Amino acid sequence: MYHLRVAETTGRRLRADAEHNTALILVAAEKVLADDPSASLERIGEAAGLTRATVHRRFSSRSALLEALTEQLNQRYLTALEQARADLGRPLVAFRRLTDVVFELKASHRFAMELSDEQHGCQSGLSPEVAAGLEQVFACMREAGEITATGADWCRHVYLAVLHQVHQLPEDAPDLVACGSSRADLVVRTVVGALGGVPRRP
Amino acid sequence: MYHLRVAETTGRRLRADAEHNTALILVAAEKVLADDPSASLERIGEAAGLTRATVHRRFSSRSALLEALTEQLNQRYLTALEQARADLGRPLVAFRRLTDVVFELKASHRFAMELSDEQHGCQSGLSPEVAAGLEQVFACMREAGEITATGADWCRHVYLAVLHQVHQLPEDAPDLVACGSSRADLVVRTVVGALGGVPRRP
DNA sequence: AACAGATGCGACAGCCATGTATCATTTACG
DNA sequence: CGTAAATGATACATGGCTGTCGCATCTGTT
Repeated sequence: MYHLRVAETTGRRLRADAEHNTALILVAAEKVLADDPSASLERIGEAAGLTRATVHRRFSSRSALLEALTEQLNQRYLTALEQARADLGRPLVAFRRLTDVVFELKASHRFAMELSDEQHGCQSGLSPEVAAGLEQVFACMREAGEITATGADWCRHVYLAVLHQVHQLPEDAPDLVACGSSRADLVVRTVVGALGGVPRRP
Repeated sequence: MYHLRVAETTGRRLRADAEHNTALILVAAEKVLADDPSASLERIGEAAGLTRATVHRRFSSRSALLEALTEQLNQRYLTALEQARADLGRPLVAFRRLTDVVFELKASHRFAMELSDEQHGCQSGLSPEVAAGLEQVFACMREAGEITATGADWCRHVYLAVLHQVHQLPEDAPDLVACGSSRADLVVRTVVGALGGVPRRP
C-alpha cells in the first residue's frame, strides 16, 4: 500500500506506528474534507489525533496529500472492477455489482470522488486503468443491446453524475422508494434509460 | 435590475457610470470565477478594468458579490421559464425550448450555475420560484406520459446533472454527433430516458 | 460653472493557511 | 537495553486575501 516513502526522499521504510498514522491521516482527511473541501491541514491532523507538524512529515504538501487520496481511490476502484469483471457475460449483472461497490466508495470516499471529478477538462482524475475498466463494462452492455450510447467518456460521465445525484437523494424520495429503496437499482435503471434512449429518433 | 442600492445602505441611487460598472463587475466575475472559483477580488476587478477598491464599493463583501451573481441567474431562469410556459400544452416542446435557453445560461453563467448547485444539502441555491417553474414543466411531462419519475427534486437534479455533462462534452463526441450535434437534443433524450426508465420492472 | 459622486492609488491592519525549523520526549525495533 | 525514529509543542517566516481608510483627481448631473 503505502509501505515505502510516502513523503520521504530517502529509501528507508517507515516505522510501524508511522505507517499506521499515515493511514489515520488519510481517513481523517477524507472525513474532514468531505464536510469542508477547504479545511486546513490543522483540522485534518486534529481529526486524526495528530499534530499539523506530523501531517507535514508524512505528506510534503497539501497537494501531496490530495494526490494520495485519489491514488487510494483508484486502488479501490480497481478492486471493484475486478469483482465486476467476474460476470462480464451478463453485463447488467456486472453493472449492478459494480454499482453496489462503487456506492460504498461514494460513502467512504466522497471527497476523493468529487476531487477526481472536478479535475478540469473532460479528463476525470481517474487513472487510465480505471477508465478503461469502466469502458469495458459499458462496451459489454452495448454489445448486449442494453444501451446504445457509444462514447466511453459520455457513458462514464453520465454514470458518475447519476451516481452522485442518487447518493444525495433523501431516504424517502418517491423515485427511490419506487425502486425498493435500493439506490443501486435506481442508478442502474436511470443510467440504462439515459444511455439507451439516445438513438431513438422521434 | 440593480438600480437601487447594490451595496449601499443609503437609499440614494447610483450614478449612471457607477451602475454601468457594477454590471461590468458582474460580467467579469462570471468570466473569471468560471475559470477559477477561488480567484481574488483583485483579479475580478482587473478583468472589469477597475480596481479592487471599486469592487468593494459596489459589493460590500465577497459573499455579497456571489449573492448578486446567483440572483442574476435566477432572474434569467425565470425569463427562460416564461418562454417555456408558452407552449405547456406540448410538454416535450416546452422542455426542448427551455433546454435551449438554459443552455445559453450555462455558457454565460457557468460559475453561478455551479454555485447554486453546490449549495449544501439537497436544496439547490435556486429561488423557490425557479424550482417551482421547473417542477411544473416536469409535472406536465409526467401527465403526458413522457416520463414517469415523480420526485420534483429528483427530476431537477437529473436534469441539471445531465445538462452539465452535455455542456462539457467535446464537439465531436460520437453520441453528440448522433443527435445531429444538437446539445439540447441530447439533453432532452437523455433526461427523458433517465426519468422514464425508472418504473419499468424487469 | 459648481457640486456631489465615483474612481484610482496607496497604505494599513487583520486573519489564516502553508511550510520550515528546533528541541525535548516518547516509542518502536534490533 | 540502547539507539534511531517518530511525535508534540512551539516558534518563525512567508504570502495571500479581505476589508477599510484617506486623499487627489476626474466625471456626471443639475
